[in-house]
Amino acid sequence: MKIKRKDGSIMEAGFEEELGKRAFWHTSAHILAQAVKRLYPGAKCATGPAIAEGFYYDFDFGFRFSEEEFPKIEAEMKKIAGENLQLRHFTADRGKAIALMEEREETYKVEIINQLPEDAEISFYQQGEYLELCAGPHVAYTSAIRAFRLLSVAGAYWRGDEKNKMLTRIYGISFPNADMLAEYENRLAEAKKRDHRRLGKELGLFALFDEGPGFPFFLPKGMVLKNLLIDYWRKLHAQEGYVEISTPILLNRRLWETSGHWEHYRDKMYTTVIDGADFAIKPMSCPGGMLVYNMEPRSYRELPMRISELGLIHRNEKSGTLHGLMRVRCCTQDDAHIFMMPDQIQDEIKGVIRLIDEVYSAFGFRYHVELSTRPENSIGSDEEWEMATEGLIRALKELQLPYVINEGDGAFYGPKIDFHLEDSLRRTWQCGTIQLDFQLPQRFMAAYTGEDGKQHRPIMIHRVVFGSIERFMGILIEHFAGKFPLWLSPVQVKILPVSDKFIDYAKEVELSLKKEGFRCETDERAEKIGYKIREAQLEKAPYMLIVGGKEAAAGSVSVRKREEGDLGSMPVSRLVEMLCREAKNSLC
RNA sequence: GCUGCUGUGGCUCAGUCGGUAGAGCGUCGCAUUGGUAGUGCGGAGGUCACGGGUCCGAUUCCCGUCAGCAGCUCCA
Repeated sequence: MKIKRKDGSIMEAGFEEELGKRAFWHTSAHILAQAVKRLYPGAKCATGPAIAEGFYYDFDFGFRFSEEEFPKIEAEMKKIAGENLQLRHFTADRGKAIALMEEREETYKVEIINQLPEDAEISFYQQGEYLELCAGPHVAYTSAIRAFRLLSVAGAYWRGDEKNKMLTRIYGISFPNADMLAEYENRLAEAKKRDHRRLGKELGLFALFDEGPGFPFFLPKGMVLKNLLIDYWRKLHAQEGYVEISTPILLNRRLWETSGHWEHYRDKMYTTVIDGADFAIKPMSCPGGMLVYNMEPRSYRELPMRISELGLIHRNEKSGTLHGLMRVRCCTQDDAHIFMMPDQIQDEIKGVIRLIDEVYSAFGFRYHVELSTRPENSIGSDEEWEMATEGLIRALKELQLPYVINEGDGAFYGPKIDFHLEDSLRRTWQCGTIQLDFQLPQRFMAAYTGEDGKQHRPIMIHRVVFGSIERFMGILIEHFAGKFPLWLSPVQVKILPVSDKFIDYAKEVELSLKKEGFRCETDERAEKIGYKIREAQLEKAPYMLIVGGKEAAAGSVSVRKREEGDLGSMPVSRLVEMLCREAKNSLC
């Protein structure tokens, strides 16, 4: 059955609503499990939900499972769909439920049932011979699902705990018809083309070498991009009343013991020995910032003090978590520490939220906000944590910013508001964060003299806007698919002489544009003009200037835009005007 | 770190059911001086990631190491 949507397009029934999608993919997960049980009767089923796009199922195969098995399983799944099995729902009490699962030797299911309340009505779905402990929802018949694709196999810990056994997770996607599957696969292929790791190489932005896993190298063009982001950041922070400092990357053990990092963050810190004493490379910039704050007695008149630092930090991230520029072992955090009095908390937090929103909106990013609460491995009293968490919640509410709660994911010294951005495959990455901290000021005995002449303890905010410049660049590259706006393009204008007779004129044009502050390059190679245009287009230069006899005689340039193609010829002065106008409309 | 997969000239990838390898692009040389997405011809370039093992013989099979990819756990 098909449904016509409001916009006139036709959609398969059962797939229109989000709930419909979940039921559809959840049923697909059951079909996967059923196929697996038919082919490998010894396999045990754990759990298998629908996810944002597709579904997965965790199995304990008891043998090394690889993707080579996929065609066999897909074929069996197709067969099950063809059998048009009805999904029949029923409930059972706990004793009966355990008996049903024990009979099938589904030990993981038994463990799940054992953790449900004693008197729970336990819900099951049955399709043909396959019985599944499941709350639903599902589509009515397996035949609704016509196109399957198993995507990948990965390890996943039972119940998400590193200490538990690692199960085999199979990811898949399914659709009501083959066309929709093909469309999905096309979209995935397109997304892969804008992967920042691929574009970083193609566009000469950055590089990673075996010699330094997780330690990215910035190439000349990537460096231009990085510096442009930093210029923009500095200008904005100066406007917002921040001052900038720089603290060393290597500091002694005593400092890290005072801050608590030696005890709570040691496994991620690189250490070394200097003159017989332990030193650590900073994984965060805050302790250095504290030393600067504590250099001299502070007055309430100086607060809030907004001290920023582009801090080069190193963290020993697990090898399996590294990912291009998104997850690295060395990065520059656009950090700032705000020291303030208690009655300044709300305004400061709101100020930072607005600043982050301004930056993300300027780039056209969509983002979502999470509030991370107290983790297990934390320092400080219950009251302080409650006060800090309440403070963050109040600021979010006053700004009417929607957020989700991320239980137990705060820093060891305080709760935080996290800002998450999406990459091309819709995976989200935490970038901005605002952390409220009562602990470090105490540990470092930070103080200020109040209006009352007495000594008081300041409160501290740690915050980043980009997060790390590396990660932000990764998101930026994928967001623009490498086609940066004029102000961010490493090469803004590519000058292409029609033949080497016109190189002199091309250089003349180049010089006049450089005098206006534009980044340009002349392609002096003895290649045909069509070839040079093609290469400049692949380099994603926003402007190309074709210059030959006509232009040299008239003092003009023939302008070609990356997105719009040939714009015809114009005097150099008019081009400069046009470029200035476009640049002014952006952020530089 | 864990599970599975991958690792062939600068790049993208073929290939060898075990007998030391090939294409396109790039690069270099020569010719061509061109008008809005690839000019032609020729040359150079690889101990097939690294270290062991099996074998008459390993890039190919096995083990280990390193790095990468997809997830998990963790996190900016």
